[in-house]
Amino acid sequence: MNLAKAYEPNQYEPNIYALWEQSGAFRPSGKGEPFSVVMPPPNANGNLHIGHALDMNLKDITVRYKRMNGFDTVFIPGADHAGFETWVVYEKELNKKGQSRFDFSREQLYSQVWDFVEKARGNMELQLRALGTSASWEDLVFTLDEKVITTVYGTFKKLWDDGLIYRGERIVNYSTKYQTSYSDIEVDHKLEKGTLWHIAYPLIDKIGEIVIATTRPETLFGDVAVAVHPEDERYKDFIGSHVVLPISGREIPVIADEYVDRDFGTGAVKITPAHDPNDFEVGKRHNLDRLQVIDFDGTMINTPDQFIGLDVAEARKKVLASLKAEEYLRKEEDYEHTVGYDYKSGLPIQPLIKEQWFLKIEPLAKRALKAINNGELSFYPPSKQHVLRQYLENVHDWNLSRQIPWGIPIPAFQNEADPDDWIFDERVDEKTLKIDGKTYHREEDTFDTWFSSGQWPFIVTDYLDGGELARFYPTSLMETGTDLVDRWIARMIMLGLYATDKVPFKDVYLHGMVLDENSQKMSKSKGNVINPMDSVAEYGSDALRLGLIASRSPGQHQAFSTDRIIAGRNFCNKLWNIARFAEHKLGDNYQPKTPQPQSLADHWIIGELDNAKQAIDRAIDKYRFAEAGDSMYHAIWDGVADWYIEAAKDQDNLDLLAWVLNTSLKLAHPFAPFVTETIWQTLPWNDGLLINESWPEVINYDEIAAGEFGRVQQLVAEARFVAISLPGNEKYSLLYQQDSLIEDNKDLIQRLAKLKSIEAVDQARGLRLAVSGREAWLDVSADTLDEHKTNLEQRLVETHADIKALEGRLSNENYVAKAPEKLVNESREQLKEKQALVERLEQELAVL
RNA sequence: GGGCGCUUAGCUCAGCUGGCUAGAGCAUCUCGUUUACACCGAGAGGGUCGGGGGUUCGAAUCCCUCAGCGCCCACCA
Repeated sequence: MNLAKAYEPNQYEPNIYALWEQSGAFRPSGKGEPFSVVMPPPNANGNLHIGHALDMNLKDITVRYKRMNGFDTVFIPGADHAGFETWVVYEKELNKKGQSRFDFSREQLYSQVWDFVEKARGNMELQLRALGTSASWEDLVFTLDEKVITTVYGTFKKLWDDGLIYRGERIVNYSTKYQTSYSDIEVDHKLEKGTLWHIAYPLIDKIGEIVIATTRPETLFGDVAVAVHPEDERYKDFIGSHVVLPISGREIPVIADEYVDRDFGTGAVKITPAHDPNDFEVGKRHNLDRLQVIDFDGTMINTPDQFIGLDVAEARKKVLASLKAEEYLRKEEDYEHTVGYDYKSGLPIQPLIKEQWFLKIEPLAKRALKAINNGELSFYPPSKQHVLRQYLENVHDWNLSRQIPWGIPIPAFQNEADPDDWIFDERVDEKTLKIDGKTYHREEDTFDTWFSSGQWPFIVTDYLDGGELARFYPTSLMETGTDLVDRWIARMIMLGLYATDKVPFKDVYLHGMVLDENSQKMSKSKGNVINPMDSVAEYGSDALRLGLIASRSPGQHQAFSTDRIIAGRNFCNKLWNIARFAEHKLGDNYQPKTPQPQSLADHWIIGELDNAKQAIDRAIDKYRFAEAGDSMYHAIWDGVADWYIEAAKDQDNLDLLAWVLNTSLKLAHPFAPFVTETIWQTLPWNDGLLINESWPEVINYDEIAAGEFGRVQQLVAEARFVAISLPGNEKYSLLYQQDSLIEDNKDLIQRLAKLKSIEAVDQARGLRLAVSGREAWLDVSADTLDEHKTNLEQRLVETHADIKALEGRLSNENYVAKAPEKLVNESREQLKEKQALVERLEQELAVL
């Protein structure tokens, strides 16, 4: 088999993936301890972004590693209908055609969006394949699959029966653009410079006026009271009297409520229950009307004629103009405050009153907190546990309803004759139900996507039904972005515990965001988005994987680095060329036998690979992907390529060479699956697939022999260093006296140190390689020798300094007494070595 | 208003529960066309680990403090 000179990923990757997939390698083996990872379902109609690539890579490394380690492994893929996200995209399409959602029935819209998503869905799955994701495709779950809906309804019913579901008029975060409510976490709060307007409300039954302060003058038409603090001396006498609303002329009472902060603004506040959450609460306490003056489409209603139909911003301008004209405006001051924005459209969120379905979250949150406090989950990084705990301690009831047709319908029906009579019923395809002579109308709202996503781990494993994958629940690892701690992780824990009595996963790994090369957040509007598929096309899937995980720690945002991707590509090429060398050396007819170490290099490389394996094991165990990758990278590049391949050129231990190659491929496989499998497939002596191989077993080796090879390396390094620091580019001969290490490794040393020759001599001459500790000399002329003198002197000075430091440490009684014995002994050893070195250097200098 | 994180070589970042001359990739400089690889090899330079204080035999690592940067959460008009 002849391999091309350089690895061309695109020639092999698709075929290799198909080979894996067709072989059934991604399916759980049914043998061994279960290990499961659930894919955070990517948006079915979208493209993967670079964050997905990182996400999938980290999971896939773990999954491949566990698979090779004999676990019964499953990586369950998903696709998300992404209710709101998809809806936004789809509605844009509708708008392009001059249509709107209101032109269609729910059923029509739903089926249209379904088709829309169906078309786009394959794309996302192809991209996941290009990333090398070893997911069990047969087990893929779409978030609108029957089993998802069944489970979600089951959970909703249970919550309903437990009295945790209620319907209520609340102030909700309303997107007037998309005409749906949001949950709290879908609202972006931005601090901005605004104005606090002081407006006079004249008293009716007394002389004078009360000046209120507001940031939203346009809502004054919805005012139903002015509130002051009950103990505020300035206003005490006015409580119970009335003021007249400017412009509208309506009369409203002055009330007292502790909620008012006497020190803020004027100490008097207008109460608008329909458009402010605090006012809503005040209104409830004082039994006030709720007067809606902003409609769900964001325009003014129930105002004097000249304002009706204006949008909020225009209305504000006109109201202020009127107030000014009629001399009600007392003061304008700059004021910095937070304003809620629609995270999708960037438009302000309107707090509006709407009937919604709510979930009483407290009991669920308490249970989740208990599980966290009991240490039932481990977090990577641990600090995120604190973030989650804080969220759970302050969480508000969850608004489950969304006013978008694309989603899981809320299975509830309302009695026509009694609006407060709601029943649970799963027949959501019926518009009306007749039960016991009563007529019920279907709820038109759908569930918040996160309500179903929050149940993902036990849905996809069919845990409640005891399905085939039920043994994989609770899942082993939940790996996702730090931005999803609240909206997803928290909810999975709460709903998982509620529905299954178990935490849904044991380990939570959170990765940070992948920023652009300038450490800026990637966004479409900035135009700095990096498409992972472009990277795959240019550098290969493995290169992207290696580059993405390199030097990346959990929970930490980090810039994307093309340099690292290139380094990854180069590594793949390095592996490729190691294989080329091995195949050339072994030939097509090589038949493997049990590998036995013979040379020093053989022993040494076994030890190196063993160390690397252990380092990878330790790192993966703690999800330190970057460290694991680094250990693998250096063992193969520095150990195998730079030293062992060189040594192998002078020897013919073919069985061990084949073993080194196979072991390298295994160790690298989780980090670079495509290239390793590609190579594996070209090796005539290997059967089957690398993906199914077990994690390498290291063979026995002699540590002393391995250490001897270390000395050869030291000698080579010394000879290289000395030779390069000498004037000219001459090649020198190495002379030595009775040194079997040199004698036995002559060829290797000569080639690696670029020596003219190596000769045994009786009488030494030339430049002694003092540092290496061997009786060896470079055969240089007297002139050259002289040039080298300062170099030696410099070393002597440095070595003396080292000795001084070591002596200082060892003469410290506390150090000797308190530091671990091993450490103290090491220091003593070092001191001896350094002292010996000084002797050699001095001898050498004396000769010069 | 709370909380979290960051500040280590020119750049981007590792450095776990404190312990050898603080590492990597890229960049820079020198040398090298050795029959696996120039997507290469051999070497070199480069860091008072943000400032200050403390604990300790020993701190980049733990504690306090100051400074700068970033993020998340939060219904004060």
